[in-house]
Amino acid sequence: MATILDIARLSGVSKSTVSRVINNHPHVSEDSRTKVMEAIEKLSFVRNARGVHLRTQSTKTIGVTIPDLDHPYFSPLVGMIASKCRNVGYKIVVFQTFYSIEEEYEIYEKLTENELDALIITHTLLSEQEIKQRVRNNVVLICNEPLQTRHLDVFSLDERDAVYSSTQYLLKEGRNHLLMCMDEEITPLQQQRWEGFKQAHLDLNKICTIQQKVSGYATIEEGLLLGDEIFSGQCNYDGILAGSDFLAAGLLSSAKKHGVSVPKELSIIGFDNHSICLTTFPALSSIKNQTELMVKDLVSCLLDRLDGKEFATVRKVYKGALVIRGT
Amino acid sequence: MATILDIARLSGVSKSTVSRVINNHPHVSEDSRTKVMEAIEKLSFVRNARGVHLRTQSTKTIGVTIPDLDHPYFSPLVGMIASKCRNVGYKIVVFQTFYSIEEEYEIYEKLTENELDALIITHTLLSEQEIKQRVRNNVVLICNEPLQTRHLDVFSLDERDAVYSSTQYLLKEGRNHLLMCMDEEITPLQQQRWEGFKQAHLDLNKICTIQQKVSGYATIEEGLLLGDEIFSGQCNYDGILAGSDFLAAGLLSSAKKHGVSVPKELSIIGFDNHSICLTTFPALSSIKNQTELMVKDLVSCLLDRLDGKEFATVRKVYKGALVIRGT
DNA sequence: TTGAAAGCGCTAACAC
DNA sequence: GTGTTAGCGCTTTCAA
Repeated sequence: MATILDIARLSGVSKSTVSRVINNHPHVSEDSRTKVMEAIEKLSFVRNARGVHLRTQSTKTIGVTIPDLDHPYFSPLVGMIASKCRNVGYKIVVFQTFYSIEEEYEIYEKLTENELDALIITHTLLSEQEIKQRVRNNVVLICNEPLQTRHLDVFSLDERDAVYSSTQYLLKEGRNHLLMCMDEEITPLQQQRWEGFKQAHLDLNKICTIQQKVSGYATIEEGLLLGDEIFSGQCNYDGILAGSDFLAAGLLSSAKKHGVSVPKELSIIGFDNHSICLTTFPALSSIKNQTELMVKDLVSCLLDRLDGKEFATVRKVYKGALVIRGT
Repeated sequence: MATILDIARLSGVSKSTVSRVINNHPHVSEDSRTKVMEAIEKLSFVRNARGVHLRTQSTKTIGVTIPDLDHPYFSPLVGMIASKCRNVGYKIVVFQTFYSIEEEYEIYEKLTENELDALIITHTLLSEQEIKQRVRNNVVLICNEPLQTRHLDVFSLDERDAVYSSTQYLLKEGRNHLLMCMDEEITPLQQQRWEGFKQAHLDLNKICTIQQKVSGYATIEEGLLLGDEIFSGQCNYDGILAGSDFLAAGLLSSAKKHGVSVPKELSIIGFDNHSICLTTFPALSSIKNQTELMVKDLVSCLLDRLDGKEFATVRKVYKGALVIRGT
């Protein structure tokens, strides 16, 4: 592997000049430039990023945590982040946490070891204090998780409001016994949803019946299982708020299997407005979020932080909207 | 940020000894070790990975190319690769190609710049020669794409056989006018499927009618669009082989909308056996692959290559199986 | 416009 | 068991 020293020797200039040519610096004579370019061509030289990283104290790499790459909401979210970052010269390293605190710890360590210029957290089981303590003074942004923070920038969706208005919609439509599906892990996000659910009942003077817990993945399979549980006996619910469209699709499929008529006897609302909503029968109603806008703002803030700009902690919240379809 | 030199000074030993302690080398006295550990604690020292990378000539990072992170097949595939690699001490950097050759070129450049120890390609629009030429002598493995290769290791699914047997199944069931949905880009994978489709017709002395092209994403939306096109006029098909379950789900949904009865008038078979198959009505039949096994073998081969072991180019092919459900 | 020299943080061969 | 030393490949001041 040729280094800039080899190029320097072959072209009869110094390492510095070679470096200048590579980095398109001005004030290099046309003559030197040509000689260097020729040498580069001849030895098929490619710059070694490892040297650059050490010298410049940056790897142009951003880490992103994601619970699981096999996830219909987080996966596209990270994809969006990755393309936006790429457009401004940064690569993305994806770290799956598998909903485990230990995995999270390891990721934060990578950050402090300077492999990453910054970290974006899309899902966490920790509090701000715990995160802050582990990531030290590195650049860290929170995306999608409505964490209460004082030192970290947060971009999140208004989960409380989204659930609040969807719940009100169901209640006003005459549904009375609503079920809300939550994860086992009580994250701030889950809590907000639950608050919205309760408040909507309160404001309409309705009795808020039951919450149902399912495990943390919100998959189709879990929807099918949960559905078997709910619909096999006497089903007391006439409305369900599912934590994700995939969970909702599983529930819907199970309801049909058990002879529960949707939307006549039961209404189901999903979350995220994934296109799977269009393939179920009837088509799934769902809550749609401004994910794209959120990511755009996030990346713009990230760049400012990386530039070392000083400004108060950012907290942005984006409103969701209920998309009414057949369920 | 404290460096090992700071630790060395504070604890009264040399840089080497500090390094030995950090890396758990034997032959360090208990006394030195304690002193170093104390200093590390006191200055809250963390090793700087950039220095390690330059020195060790490795970043412990593997790149993976994926067409789009928002993809129900590739996303879980990469997730699987990531966890397996993580278990053996490697991180994964995900690069989205968005089905663009230019993006691919850029990724290969990253590899030659030594930011990556190796690259796994899950989807490509290039031939082996073009890839080989760009990646030079770096470690590169192909996963999922049945490329004809002489120098690169390939792990792929037997697309030809999977389509062949599914087509035969449909024909033997009495379907006569089959449609196969292919991508616009004619990749080796697409070609193999097409061959299987033709051969199945040939072997049963049936006439192979038409192929239909759709663009390269295989999404629900495209299924809906394609469905509108096919089913709005006179539909001549009584069987469809879709390139993915999501495309199939879209087609199914559209068929229902246009009053085409499935499976009575029309049969639909998807690809990948995604759980979405369980949420459509009727449940989607689909072709299931041995993805897990493929990834396991791939990573094991990858490790051998990274160890510098010399052996002939590996080519492994995994059989698929038709899962028959309601369509 | 160019080159010399310093140094980013770390590891490892070698000598003791 | 430990320290000295060289060097991985690059960028960037500084002086010429």
